[in-house]
Amino acid sequence: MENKTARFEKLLVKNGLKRTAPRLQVLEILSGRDSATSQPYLEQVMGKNADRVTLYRVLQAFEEKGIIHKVLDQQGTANYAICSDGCSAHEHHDEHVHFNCDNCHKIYCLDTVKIPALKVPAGFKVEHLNLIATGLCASCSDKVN
Amino acid sequence: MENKTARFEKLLVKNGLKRTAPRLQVLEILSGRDSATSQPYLEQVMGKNADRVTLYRVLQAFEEKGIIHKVLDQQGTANYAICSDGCSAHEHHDEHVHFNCDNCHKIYCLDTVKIPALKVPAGFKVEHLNLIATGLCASCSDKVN
DNA sequence: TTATATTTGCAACATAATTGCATTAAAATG
DNA sequence: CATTTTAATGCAATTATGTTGCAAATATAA
Repeated sequence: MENKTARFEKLLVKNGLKRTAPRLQVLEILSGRDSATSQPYLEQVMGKNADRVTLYRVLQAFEEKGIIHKVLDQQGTANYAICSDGCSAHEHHDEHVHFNCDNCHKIYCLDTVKIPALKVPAGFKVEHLNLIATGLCASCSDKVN
Repeated sequence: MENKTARFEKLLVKNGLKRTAPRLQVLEILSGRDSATSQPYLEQVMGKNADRVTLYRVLQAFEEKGIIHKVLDQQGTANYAICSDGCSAHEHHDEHVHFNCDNCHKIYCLDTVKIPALKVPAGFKVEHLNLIATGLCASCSDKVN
């Protein structure tokens, strides 16, 4: 925990990715937030440090390697969060619930809340589940009251 | 059930919408399908009968009135399905599971499968739930075997 | 230090979505 | 039934979003 950057560098190397500025910056930004981060927000924060195309490619590479996972919010916008340790490139365990706050629009990964098993009609074969709850997050419902 | 068009016309009037060709055509198309219909597909089927902008506006109006509901698939593309009777403009009961087939990419509204109640961390207030399952639909898993 | 392989940034392109406005069409009115 | 009012459509222009090819730059391996 002492040197965050060193940790990120190791993470990149472990996944066969070169240690480049834009990649490190994306990891910095994502790790500094308590909720998933939208692509547009990332773009804005990165500013002129990286081209828009580079950001797309960084995010895509990270997702393929299982470093981050993508959540679409209710508007269909991509949001990204750093994966917890259980994730790996091909078997990606992100089947926890995501919470999309109607007020601040943050997306929280509720890692502790798992998606309950589901009984589907005969013939259907479920591979993955994706549950997004919307409403007010803890912080926003505080403010309202 | 005898006159589908008459039924659609009544539906429009009931919601304060004028009975126009593009609107009726959208209802026709949606009602003739067993799964939710993607915006691009609708656009293609409507062809030159309606401008793309009109389609956007028709869909938006229908959604606001609770005539149809929107489901985003795993790519973030909007898909639309006619609401069951329980739906109304402001309290929209579409909290059934949607199934996105990885093979044929259809989206099924599994009206019979309800989303189980969820235990979320303290402070979070859930308003709506949105569960998308991916995998193989009944028809596609038949073909594979 | 040099060679190599990857990654980046730019430019061009493609696609998707939104807005303003003039025209057209539907329903309300007398 | 003619006319007025209101809503909806289509077009053009604009903006946003995502993709591709390629030359230049940079990180790592040799």
